[in-house]
Amino acid sequence: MPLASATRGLELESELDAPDYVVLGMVRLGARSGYEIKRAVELSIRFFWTISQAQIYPSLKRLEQAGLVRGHPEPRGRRPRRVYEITEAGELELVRWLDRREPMPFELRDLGLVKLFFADALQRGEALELLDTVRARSAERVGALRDIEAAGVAAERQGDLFPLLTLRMGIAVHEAMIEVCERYERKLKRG
Amino acid sequence: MPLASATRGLELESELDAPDYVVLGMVRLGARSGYEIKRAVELSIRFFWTISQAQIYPSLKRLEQAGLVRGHPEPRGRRPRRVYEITEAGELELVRWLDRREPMPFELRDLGLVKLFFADALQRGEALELLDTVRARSAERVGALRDIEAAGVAAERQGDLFPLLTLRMGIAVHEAMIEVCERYERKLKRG
DNA sequence: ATGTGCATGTAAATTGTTACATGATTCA
DNA sequence: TGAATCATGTAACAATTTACATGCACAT
Repeated sequence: MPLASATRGLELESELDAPDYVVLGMVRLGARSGYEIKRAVELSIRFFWTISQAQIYPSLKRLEQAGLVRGHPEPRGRRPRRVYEITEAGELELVRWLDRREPMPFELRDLGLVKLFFADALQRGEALELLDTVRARSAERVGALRDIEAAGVAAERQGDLFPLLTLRMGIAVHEAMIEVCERYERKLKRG
Repeated sequence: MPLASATRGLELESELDAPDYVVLGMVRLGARSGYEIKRAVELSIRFFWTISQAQIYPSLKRLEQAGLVRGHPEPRGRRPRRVYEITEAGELELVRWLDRREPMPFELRDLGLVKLFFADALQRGEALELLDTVRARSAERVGALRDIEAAGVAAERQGDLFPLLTLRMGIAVHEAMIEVCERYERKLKRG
């Protein structure tokens, strides 16, 4: 029934949003429970995406209703618990989403840069301090990313190349920010 | 009355949040009306901060109630209109905020990087296309930022150095992303 | 026994956006 | 005179987070 499946496709598109696909992608990579999904996000994509527990459980329900993941009860004692695996349909729908040409806005929200933008209102010394805080923040981030670089290299050897790419992207972005900070620190100290 | 002013200080901190200070900062730089503030944000800090009109007008009211800006009615015909200027207290409070050591999380939300992270689920050719989309997006952004670079240079000559810094930061960030994309495009085409 | 990490889930609050209603001004 | 832009403001909606309630498993 081509009509029915076309309708179903449309329904899916309107029912699922980006956070749902993030959850689906993490289930595909082997995260079985809501908790594991949360931790996988923290360990891998938190540099450019976050998700809270309160979003994950409803999301898993939607994905299961849409037939994209399959859940099995696996209680711990008297406490209910549910683990998930991706379905064939889920794999297909994930690829469809990845292939979908849609606007992918790069949304940055950074109070540090906002403060720097307004820093002409500060004394030179205070502005330099702020600049150094922003630099230090990026340096920390680079350190944190370098700490998980080995895991990325390991994943690459297993055939998953792209997690390492996004990791390297994070490192490159913050190293670029550090360079600009240092250039301006020198410039401001000279001038 | 030291007690009263201390209490007042605390009130300010709990009443005003980051978007309010962004509005205050833009008023300091000469944006007089809600509309001008909206446009100033679009033209200058939209790379790392956005704000919607629906936030600006209530924000201006809060700032005026706190005595940080002064509003004057300047109607256009029968349509009410209000323009603002920063007060002495506003200047001080802005500097206090800029100086305040507080967590300044670098929050990036980028579906492009999320898709890249999961791109091992794609065929090589489709993944390369996605990579190129992300590269092109950054290239566009660099172009847009370069288009306003002249304004930043002009501001620098007027004594406002930091707007140009944040502009250069945006350019550097996206150039770094482009480089990583290009490196991986070569790598994937080889391998 | 007790604290820490694993784990699930919901309700309330917060935050921010979109859509809408309205009207003035300017330029073609 | 009609379209585009300037301009103000609110109400409804959507998205996301925080706080809370609950309890198992394991190591010390």
